[in-house]
Amino acid sequence: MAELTPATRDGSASARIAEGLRRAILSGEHRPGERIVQEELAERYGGSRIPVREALRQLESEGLVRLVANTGAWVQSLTMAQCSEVYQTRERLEPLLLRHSAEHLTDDVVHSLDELAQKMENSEDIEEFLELDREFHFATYRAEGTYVLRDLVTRLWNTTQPYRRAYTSLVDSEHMRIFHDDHHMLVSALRDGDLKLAEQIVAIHIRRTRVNLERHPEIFPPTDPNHE
Amino acid sequence: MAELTPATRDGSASARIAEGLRRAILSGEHRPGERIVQEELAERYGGSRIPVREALRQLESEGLVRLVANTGAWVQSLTMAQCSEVYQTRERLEPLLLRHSAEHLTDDVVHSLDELAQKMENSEDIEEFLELDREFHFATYRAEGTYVLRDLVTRLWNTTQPYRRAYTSLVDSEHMRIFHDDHHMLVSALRDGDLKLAEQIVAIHIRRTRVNLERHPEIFPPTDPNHE
DNA sequence: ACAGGACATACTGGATGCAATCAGTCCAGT
DNA sequence: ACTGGACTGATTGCATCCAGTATGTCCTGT
Repeated sequence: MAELTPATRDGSASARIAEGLRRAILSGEHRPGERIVQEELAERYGGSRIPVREALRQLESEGLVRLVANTGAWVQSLTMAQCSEVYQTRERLEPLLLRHSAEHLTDDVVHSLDELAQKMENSEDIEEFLELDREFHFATYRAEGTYVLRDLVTRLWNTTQPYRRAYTSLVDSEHMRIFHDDHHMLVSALRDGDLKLAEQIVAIHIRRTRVNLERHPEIFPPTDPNHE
Repeated sequence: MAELTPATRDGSASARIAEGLRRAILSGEHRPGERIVQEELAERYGGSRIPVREALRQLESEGLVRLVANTGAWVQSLTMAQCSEVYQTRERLEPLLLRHSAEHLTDDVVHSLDELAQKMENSEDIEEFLELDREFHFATYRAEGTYVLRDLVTRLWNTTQPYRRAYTSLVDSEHMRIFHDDHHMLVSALRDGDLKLAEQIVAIHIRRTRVNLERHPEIFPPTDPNHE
């Protein structure tokens, strides 16, 4: 799995736990709404509850975990409205990120994008598909310079990952065809150096997914679990 | 500046400390690059270092604090490039947020916006000006529904606050005139219900500030303090 | 005088233990 | 049978203590 975390220059226990738990949530091992018990995490990662608590604070701030004082922690779950909001945000940000990044893309990278897009078409396994999709898009975002925006986009991907997973498992082949076409078109645009077009394709790609997600309210929690 | 509420039901110690430290950083009491010592915070807020550490983790995730393992914490400082990146992000997001919010704006709010814009013109104190500016824009963002996007925008404002402060202290009257005009135009557009125009004004307003910021490299740290 | 290394100090990271709080259960009263 | 309240088990929140690491200083050798 690609790097899910923004530059962890911190090899301490709390960082390790944060990374492990993040990975566990993103991989679907923990599902939205699931209770997280500090002691269990402490034991699992071989430490005390102190670093666990720090990790939970961090993941809360990243939007992956929901903390309630004196009560406990849960894997964050989004309503459809919230998920849609994140997608609308991505729709605005990722074209910007792509523009910054695309200038630095080498032919090698574009070639590997092609391969990734192809590999994705042949993928049958959902987890593999999700991973390849992520790898594909973030390969286009390998911007030089600062990383503020990429970190931000990474977080947005992370918070919506469970719903992407749920959605992926029930799209039909027709929508999947369009999905793959988007990818191939994006690679073409990047190969041609047509930045404007590439931006538009990403935006449409994200919007398309959002609209499709909104057609499947059944994958979201019935009521708003985040009162307040 | 209120809500130093007693008993603090809602505020566990770590939450209270996080809020206090955030406020202190945003108010300029702590400046970018300044060292933060856990023990001092613990004493200041009357607790042990444990909740302080949790608060620091949280603020790190919010981008206000920089943590280095086994070494310490510093108030986050941005390079000009990073700051510019945040502004470019805002330029894309705030029009979106405004669009969501504007539908719910009442005449009362629009009227108070007018007053705020006026009050800002008469403001001589920088701190007051900054506060009014923030109040003005977030009044336009008082969206109903979910809060994902507004939280995000709030964080972006927060991380760039020190540079807005530094910049404000050295703009000339001509730029200030344009700045205020933007605000009045925005109020007009909102009053007329011209959402498209309002979005454009916000985008231009943010871009204008960014460009002006980029003309003042002296307010940024000389070298990149975040060597990854 | 200067470079390199050992020491001292200060601070952070983490473990244990205790108090506080919450949720679920059982029992009494109506 | 049903509502309300106290109790209990589980879990979180925090303080204290100890270990580990980084930084600054001083000393030694050349």
